[in-house]
Amino acid sequence: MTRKAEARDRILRATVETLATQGFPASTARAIATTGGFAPGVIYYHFEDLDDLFLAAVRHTSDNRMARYVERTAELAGATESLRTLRELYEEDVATGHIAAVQELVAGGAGSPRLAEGVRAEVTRWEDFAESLLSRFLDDTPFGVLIPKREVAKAAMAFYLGLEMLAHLDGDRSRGAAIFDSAQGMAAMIDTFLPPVARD
Amino acid sequence: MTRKAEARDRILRATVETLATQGFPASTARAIATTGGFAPGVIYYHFEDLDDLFLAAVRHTSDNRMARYVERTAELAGATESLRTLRELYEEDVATGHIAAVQELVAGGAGSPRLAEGVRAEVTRWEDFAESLLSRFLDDTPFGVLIPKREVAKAAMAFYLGLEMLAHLDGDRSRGAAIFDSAQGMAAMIDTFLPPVARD
Amino acid sequence: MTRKAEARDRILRATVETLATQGFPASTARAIATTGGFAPGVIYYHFEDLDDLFLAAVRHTSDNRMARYVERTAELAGATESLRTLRELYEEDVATGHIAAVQELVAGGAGSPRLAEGVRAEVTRWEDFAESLLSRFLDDTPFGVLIPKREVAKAAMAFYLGLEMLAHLDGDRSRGAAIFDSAQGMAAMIDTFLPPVARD
Amino acid sequence: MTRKAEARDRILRATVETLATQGFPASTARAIATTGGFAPGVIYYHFEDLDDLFLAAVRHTSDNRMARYVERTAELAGATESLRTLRELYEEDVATGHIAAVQELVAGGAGSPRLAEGVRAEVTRWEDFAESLLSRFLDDTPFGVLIPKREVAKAAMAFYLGLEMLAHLDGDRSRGAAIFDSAQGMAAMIDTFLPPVARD
DNA sequence: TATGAATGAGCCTTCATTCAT
DNA sequence: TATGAATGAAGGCTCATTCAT
Repeated sequence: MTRKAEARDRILRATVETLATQGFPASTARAIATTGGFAPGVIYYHFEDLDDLFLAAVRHTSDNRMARYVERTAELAGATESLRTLRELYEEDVATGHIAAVQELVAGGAGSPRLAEGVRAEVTRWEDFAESLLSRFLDDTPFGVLIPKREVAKAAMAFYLGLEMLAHLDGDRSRGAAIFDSAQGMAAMIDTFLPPVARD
Repeated sequence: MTRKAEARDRILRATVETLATQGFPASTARAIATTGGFAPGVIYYHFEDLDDLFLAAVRHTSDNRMARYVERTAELAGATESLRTLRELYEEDVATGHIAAVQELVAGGAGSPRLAEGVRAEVTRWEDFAESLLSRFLDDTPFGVLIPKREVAKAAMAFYLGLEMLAHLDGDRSRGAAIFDSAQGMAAMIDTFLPPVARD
Repeated sequence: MTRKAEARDRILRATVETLATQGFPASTARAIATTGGFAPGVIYYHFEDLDDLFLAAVRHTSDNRMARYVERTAELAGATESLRTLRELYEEDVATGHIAAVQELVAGGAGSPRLAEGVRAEVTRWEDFAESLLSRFLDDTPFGVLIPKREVAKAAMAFYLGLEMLAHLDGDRSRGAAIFDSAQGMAAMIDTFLPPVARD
Repeated sequence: MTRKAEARDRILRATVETLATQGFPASTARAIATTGGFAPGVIYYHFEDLDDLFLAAVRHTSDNRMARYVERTAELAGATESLRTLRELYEEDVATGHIAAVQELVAGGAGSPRLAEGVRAEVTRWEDFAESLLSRFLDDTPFGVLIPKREVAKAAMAFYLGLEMLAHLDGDRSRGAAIFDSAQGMAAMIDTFLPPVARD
């Protein structure tokens, strides 16, 4: 990685962290610079303006997480195991500040058309991924034709971001955990009726 | 309604509208005043500060919608009919800007502890309502004991707000409609197996 | 006193009190109204604007105090007794908020030429009074010709207001008391050399 | 002096000047910026807020003047000469706007506890200095034990600030001159009875 | 006479952004 | 490439003042 790319990366990480810990409205150039330990001016050397930076930041964190999701979901068998994996991924999302940052941009970034468009693209990418995951699990079951996979993917996305938004409001992330706990019971039931087969 | 109360009401409505159409970060005192056609100063004559105004605004719109929800859900029979009613209520939520405003406050209000607390209280109120609704439908069915009603209510809340957030990002509200459409199919199935009985 | 005059008086008293307890910058129309328990609008019914009110307020409190000073200093004999009387008058000045209010107007009112002029006139009136007092005590003594009475009167005025200013800064009025204590020693000495004679 | 320090200094000088010529209530950020020929925003780049700036300004001007006072009063002989020196120092105080600025802060700064405390500290520093000066002149004379030096120092301070307050009200500084003129006569008398000796 | 709602100007402060170094 | 000083435009809020009632 060139020195320039390193610097960009440092800024990007500081941006995600600031977004996640302080929220969109408080993610000013100064705040991000403070988080990352650099001068506010540098931002403008590497990025056009704050919109541009935020755009790059969603892509950055999305890329990282997407790679991880693809890797971890490559071989999954059965609802129980899948859910365990998803839960781990979710916990990583929380720990890295990824969802928090994305949620902040979805909510707050709506003020700038350019930013909104970029965020929308990223959201769509995740919906595609979620849909493909559903396909892998449902296409060779009777549900394959019954369930509107695109809609479910979109709903999942909405739920996921809404969850984060409320978690932020609550000041803790226990909501997510509780919900995963509840889902785990269901998963066990599913596995009873739909014994896991190798899927890839 | 006294003159003072009228003025308050006018400000409250302008606040909800501004929040819904322009988002939290853009809901400045000036913007709200422009929406309502009054001088920015009036806001401070009737409310302590913007936090106070936003707080009053969530309560105001929540009160209005809650009354309507209680009224419309008083007598419901069968999943199909219930879903139709919920859909109508949802469409009113959208049309009045209610969800949009609440969602903006949930997302953006996290910056002020006082506002956050007030919004949290309102969210809890809706979760209570959703839970009571679930009770009415599930308590005398086999699901009554299987389904963790509080968790489902919370999840529904998250989903509902997340949906609005993404709808705002998309610039249209078709997401909600599509999802209700999909759900309607399920409802029909449910009514086949669990024939509607009088519930009150 | 007519009802109108009564109302004026009430406003005037509230003004002096607000000035004394909260200072010039905090003596807004609202603050004065709150102190007096009336609506801010009334002020403008009785007075042109705040300058006009402040002007009337200095005159009002000055008139009251001047009457009292004239009365109490009418018959004075000897430095010791005189000083005791002056000290009592000073303590009244403090208790009524008179000096505090005047000092605030001298200091803060300098921003408005009209107010400055009015305050200046009032200060001059007190200098005249102080000078006349000095005359009564010194004119038939050898000091009568040595001491520049006008200058001493002006110096006394400056000292008196400066004392109040610092007392306000300190948050207590002990400075004045301490200084009177010190002066009392001197007065005793003077009376030893210049036995008191009847003066009027 | 670094660039930053230069900028700070420029702001500080503009602050003292604005305070001296326009008074505390008119010393807004804009007014100070206009005086100094810079944008209002710069102030907040170098100082936390206006309180912080005013605090720094009293210290700044006090430091400058104190250094000068110490230097000029190092070697003084006799009341006449001392008075001449004090008069020159006083005239510098007037010319530099030092007393005017301090007086404005003493009077107006009472609204902010933090500012009040800082100003109080500065006033105390000058009282200490005045007291030490009195000590040097009186300790080896019979007056040394008779005169309550701390009280006199405090009284002098009050007089000095009150003088400035009235001078500002008058719009000219002739009061001070007249009083020094009068005092000069007294000084001559003192030197007749207490021939100057070398003091250090 | 008194009230209190409303206005518009102005204040302190923050922020994105630029630019000389 | 990076720094940090500076700018100008808001933003939240307060206040003197007006005016319909």
